[in-house]
Amino acid sequence: MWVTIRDVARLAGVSIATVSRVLNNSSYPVAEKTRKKVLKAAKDLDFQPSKLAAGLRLDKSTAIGLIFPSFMGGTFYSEIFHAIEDEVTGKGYGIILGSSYGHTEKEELLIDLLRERRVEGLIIIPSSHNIDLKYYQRLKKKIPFVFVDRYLPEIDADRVTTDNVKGAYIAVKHLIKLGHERIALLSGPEAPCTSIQERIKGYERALREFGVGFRKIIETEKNLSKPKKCAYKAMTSFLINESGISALLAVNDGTAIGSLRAIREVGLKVPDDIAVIGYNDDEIAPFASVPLTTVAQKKEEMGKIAVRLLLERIRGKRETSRHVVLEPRLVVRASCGAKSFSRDTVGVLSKKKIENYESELRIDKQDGKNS
Amino acid sequence: MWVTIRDVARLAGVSIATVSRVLNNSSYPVAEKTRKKVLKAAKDLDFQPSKLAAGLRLDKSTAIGLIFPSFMGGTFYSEIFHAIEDEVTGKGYGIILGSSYGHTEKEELLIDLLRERRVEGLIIIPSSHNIDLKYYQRLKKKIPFVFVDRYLPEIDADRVTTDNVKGAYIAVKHLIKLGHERIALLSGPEAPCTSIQERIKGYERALREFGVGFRKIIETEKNLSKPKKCAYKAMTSFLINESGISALLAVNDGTAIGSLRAIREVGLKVPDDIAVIGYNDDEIAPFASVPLTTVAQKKEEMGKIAVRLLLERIRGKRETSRHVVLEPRLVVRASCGAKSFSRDTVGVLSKKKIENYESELRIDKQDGKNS
DNA sequence: TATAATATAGTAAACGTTTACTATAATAAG
DNA sequence: CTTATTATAGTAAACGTTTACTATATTATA
Repeated sequence: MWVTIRDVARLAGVSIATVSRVLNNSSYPVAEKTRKKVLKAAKDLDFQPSKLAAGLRLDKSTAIGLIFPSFMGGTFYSEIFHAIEDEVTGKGYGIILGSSYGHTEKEELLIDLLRERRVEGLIIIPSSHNIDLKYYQRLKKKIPFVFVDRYLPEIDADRVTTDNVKGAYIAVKHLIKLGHERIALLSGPEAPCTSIQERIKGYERALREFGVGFRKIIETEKNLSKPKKCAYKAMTSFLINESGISALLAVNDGTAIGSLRAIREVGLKVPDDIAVIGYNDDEIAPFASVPLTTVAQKKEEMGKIAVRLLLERIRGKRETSRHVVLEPRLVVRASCGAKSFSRDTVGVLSKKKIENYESELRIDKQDGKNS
Repeated sequence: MWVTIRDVARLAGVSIATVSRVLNNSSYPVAEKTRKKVLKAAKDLDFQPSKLAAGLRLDKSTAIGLIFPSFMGGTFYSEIFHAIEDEVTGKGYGIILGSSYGHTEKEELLIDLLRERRVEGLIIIPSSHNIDLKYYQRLKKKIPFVFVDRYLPEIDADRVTTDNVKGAYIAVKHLIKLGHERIALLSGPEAPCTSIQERIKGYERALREFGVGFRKIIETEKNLSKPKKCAYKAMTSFLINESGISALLAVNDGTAIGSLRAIREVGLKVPDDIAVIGYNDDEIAPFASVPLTTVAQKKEEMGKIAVRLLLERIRGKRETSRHVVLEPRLVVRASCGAKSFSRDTVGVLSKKKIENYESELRIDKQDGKNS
């Protein structure tokens, strides 16, 4: 069925060892004439070396596994994914992908399947619903992995996150400075993972520090594939039954956009009646019905750093866990009382290169009792 | 490093053949007592059989490859992806993913990499920029693949698409019935693939059939990762320099949403001054600044059918090419002159099950000179 | 000229499975 | 009791690579 190294060897009139050496340009000396013959034969036969066989022999699949909740909640995960994909394919690795939909069981199932495929490591955006910590403790001993965006505090592993306490804090502080005192937080369709919990913490810290007494968390239905709709429904019901707020921090931009519509439909204006801030700076943010003020995350960096941390682990260069925490940034647009909406805030998230990311980031080193 | 079948055999006190037979629950008879011992040993050791080794032996990787342009252009590709993922993991296959970003060279590179991993088949949303037909002609002889959403007309292969001529036609017809005569088409950030070309054809056909003389195609910059921004810029410039239209058909919802903002910013109202129709019925459509009338595609069906067609091919059940063409559906919301916006049009795309999809779909059978 | 060193290429084992084939014990049939 | 049949389990080859080891021809050295 497939062309093998043996076919190439036959056509080139050499041994399979020689073919292998040429094709992997091994340091082993091969006469130039022979090399040429082999290369030609391989090309003529359109030879595709089997990564299955090579992987088996070398105990290396040159593939990594990705566990994502879903690509439906805006472009946040998509951007991270693309950053990972870019970084990884540049290094010769393949990506085997699975979506957990936030279900722990599916997540574990997927990880097991990926391990059967002998991925060399995993990049995981973990579920947070009903986690089996023992599973992860065992996993830790078997394969390198990196958490992205959120993590399991009990599991000592590499991770890349944004400082979400700070993110929510600066957003709420901004609202307070604008004079708001009745600020609600709209939670999204995801189970309360660390990144959300931290945002809630940041929200509460700002309220506390500025002596604001009002506190309200609006919960939405947990449906990962319809985040906007869930937020819309929850917000509509809130506005009809309780309301009395002048500002809203949504836990992500999709949720914010759902709320925007609810607010509009009950006849209120953003930002005059209710100021709204989102989270993530999704591609959609500047194009919402009212351009959305939002807390930007460095999505591209997240992805790239995740890959680097993982490859360091795979290559066995490091035993201690690294926690990379990226800085959030408030991107102000019309949805929260900026005096006027300036056009140049469209898509301003800077793509600063991250060659020496260590120097510019806050990094906690921790002892990782490895195994 | 990894637990092997040999370790299990040793612990259970049986031969590796027996272990293999138990674990694959082969039809070969194994004494119940032995089976139990093996199962226990495998469990105790947390044995993960290597798909690399099994794949090598059986010449089957139980993985398929996916080539997508990008996940940034709204939820359209994401929804298809999730449908594929669902269908495929249910059948024990893994997904190896690559994003082409619409670049032919990257696409070919990715496909080669996937072939090295011995994926059993490919689901491809092909680039359309500078295609090397010879590449695909050769590919056809080497591995089964299915086109989704768009295709290469010169390549005789399975495909699942929406009837895009009809989709654009019904949208434009709708506009014309509402009294519009100056209808422009806003092209998106993708190179003109078949699905876009067909929409243009549908647009033109409707104009022709209803005797509308005006015709205008607004081109945008081709940047896959910023579709809304590109549309926004193109539309702004159009409105400032030419304008004179009363309706717009955008080639997808992201593009439509970009245009919505442009229209708003030049001081015009949707739908009163300009009616807008999008395409795809993305999750965002009901939540646009003006809820978006849009041509819905059966994304979930597309993904599921693609998988089925591919598996049929992989299993060698069919030699002729199948072209499955799904029906588009106009979802009317506020953005184009519906008298009033009815709330129950939120997310109405029905998820009708597709057990017997053959009966309800239009299917062209063609001779596929296979090989 | 004999011998050591070098350049180049081939042989064969190993990676972890699956399975055709073989082997043995237990049971059935004659 | 012998022989055929069946149930059960083991042996070993094969899948396509990589690479340690071995082999040969060539060149350098003594």
